[in-house]
Amino acid sequence: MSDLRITLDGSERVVPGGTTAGQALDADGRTVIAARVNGELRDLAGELRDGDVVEPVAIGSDDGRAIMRHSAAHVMAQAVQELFPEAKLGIGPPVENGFYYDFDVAEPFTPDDLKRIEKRMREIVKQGQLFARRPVSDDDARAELAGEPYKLELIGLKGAASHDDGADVEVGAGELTIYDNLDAKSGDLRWKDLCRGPHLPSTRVIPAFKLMRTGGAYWRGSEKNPQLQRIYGTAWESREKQDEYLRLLEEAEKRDHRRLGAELDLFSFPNEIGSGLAVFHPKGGVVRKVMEDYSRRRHEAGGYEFVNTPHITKGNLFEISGHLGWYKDDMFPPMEVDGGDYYLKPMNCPMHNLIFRARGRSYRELPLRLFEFGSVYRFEKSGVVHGLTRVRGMTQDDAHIYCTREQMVDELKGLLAFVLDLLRDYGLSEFFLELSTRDESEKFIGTDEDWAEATAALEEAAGASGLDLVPDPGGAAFYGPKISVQAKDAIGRTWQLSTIQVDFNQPKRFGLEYQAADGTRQQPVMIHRALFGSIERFFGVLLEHYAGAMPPWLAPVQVVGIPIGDTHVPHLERVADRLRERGVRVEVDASSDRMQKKIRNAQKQKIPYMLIAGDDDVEQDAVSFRYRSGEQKNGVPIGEAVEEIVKAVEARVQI
RNA sequence: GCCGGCGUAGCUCAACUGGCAGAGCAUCUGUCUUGUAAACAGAAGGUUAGGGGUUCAAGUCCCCUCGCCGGCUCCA
Repeated sequence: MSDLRITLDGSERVVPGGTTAGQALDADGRTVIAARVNGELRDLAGELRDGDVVEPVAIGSDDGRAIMRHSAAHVMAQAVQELFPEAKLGIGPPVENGFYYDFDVAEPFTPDDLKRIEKRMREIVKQGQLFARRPVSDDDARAELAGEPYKLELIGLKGAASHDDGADVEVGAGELTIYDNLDAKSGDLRWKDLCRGPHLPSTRVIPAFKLMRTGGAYWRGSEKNPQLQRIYGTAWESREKQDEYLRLLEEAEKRDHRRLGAELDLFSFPNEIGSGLAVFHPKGGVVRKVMEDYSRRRHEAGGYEFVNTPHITKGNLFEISGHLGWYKDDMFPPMEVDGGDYYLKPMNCPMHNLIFRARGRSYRELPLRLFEFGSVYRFEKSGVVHGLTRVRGMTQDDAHIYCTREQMVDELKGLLAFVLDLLRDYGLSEFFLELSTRDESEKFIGTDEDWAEATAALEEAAGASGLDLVPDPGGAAFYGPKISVQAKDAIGRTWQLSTIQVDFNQPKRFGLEYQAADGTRQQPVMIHRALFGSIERFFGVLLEHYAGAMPPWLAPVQVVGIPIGDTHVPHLERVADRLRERGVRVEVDASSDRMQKKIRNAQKQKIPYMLIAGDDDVEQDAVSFRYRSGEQKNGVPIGEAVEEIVKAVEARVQI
């Protein structure tokens, strides 16, 4: 065979014909586990061709991990089929932090099954079976996979397989390939799967994995299709990385706002009220109040006007708005009153439109910004309610801005800046934006021209923010495109918070108009905007972000006074009075508990400041600080102590 | 809505193959009173989520409803 000229590390090299990517890269197969050839990921065993540009893929890189996780999915499927021979294969792609594989089985997997599967997987990994790629014709593939109905369906989809349902990892656009798992010594076939690849050279190269959970999953992501059983696993390039990930999960569990809500006595979901409907206890109530008060102040300064609207309305309003046509499934069913249907409102916008329409409007009034903490009710399907982040009743910090088309872009820019500024005050600092647009689906109403103009305006505003913008085709609201602000929390998770939506449709449906400077009547543009998303949801996000240790300005109890003995209570009461005069939420723990116990309680309640006082402090007219960190500062004169606390509250800093 | 798991005192959890519902913390009462994460003693607390069934006997087995948890679908 003639020599090949390839490019390696940016420099040209000549290698003998038949050289594999692995040989060219001098890959060990453990740290470098695949190759990128002319930009495409390939197996190390793949032979190179003249002119190829070859780069190594390390197991710890994003691509490398995905390949390793995909291989782990194969190992799992092999284990499952060895233990459950009747199991039919769905798809098994890598996902963030791990992989899954779907199976059609008569009985769903039990936790015990999971243990057996994992054990079998460890054996397969230990055996070091080889992944061998084998191109097949469509007909041969059909014959080989006659017993795998889902794989046959994928063969039929070849080229049209979508990334959305993961099907593209099984069949690419080119020729079909089957990956054989071969015994390392004998070369005997142990298992095979239709797969685009690439894969690790050997199962032994999976350094760390763990099966996580099972669940039902619809075939190819559609609820019209049969439901398969999905097993999720995690896999990592090293034991350390996996442990790190598992620790992160533990940390996330500790931060779970549902757990913290109960532990800190903030809110609950009484069964008697119903699923997805929260009550806020006094401590949660005060946090909400602080959040709302500050938001109100900022909105006042930002040129918003405050309105109030009822929770229920005659159905006709939602006929006008289009909600009964397009949003009915998400609404609570109607109640019949006086022979007509009344609905709980799922959105505030139609009512705000009526306020706009209550009298003639002048261009001089625009932009008109109407703001309300508006309670809305949405009929979420029973399986999706989740703590405070997915509820059936919530309060939106909702505003609708009516402006001229000319004002739209500036208004959106200002709005985005306002939103980000306020979110930063609540302690979030890392953001990116998502631009949700329409797709061909039937669910969107309005003309293409309007959508294009609105989308362009949002894009321009997003660009001005300097933040990353991620496209989200098909994710728009039924009446218009939107930008959503995504925030990263303290442990790197992203949450969708604010949404800003442009809407030409509702002004049209409601016949909204204003009189322009030239005397003509014009239709305003409407911008929908919820900043926290919902107060409940934002509350939950903040709780998780802070792990319950809210910054002093938001903490339900900001200061607790802890006497060493009973005789020091009056001294602390005097300190507490001085703090209360400055608006600080302070309690003195005069219970019969030991002082150590009081510290423990305050610590568990994550109270920012403990002020401890004994004889020494009383004598010096001072207090001793203990912070949540355990750090202490003794003998602080009362005046100084009050100032330190008030200053931290006013500055809205975390301590 | 679909698949699976679960529901025992306010909270965390016990109670073997069906055989007298229990512990720690929290609560209440009393005793004790001193420096940075749990003093001691006692009391009270339950129609085992609700309803129906099988059985001599059900927290335990079966059915229905409600709720919670993990997935899927959908979404702030």
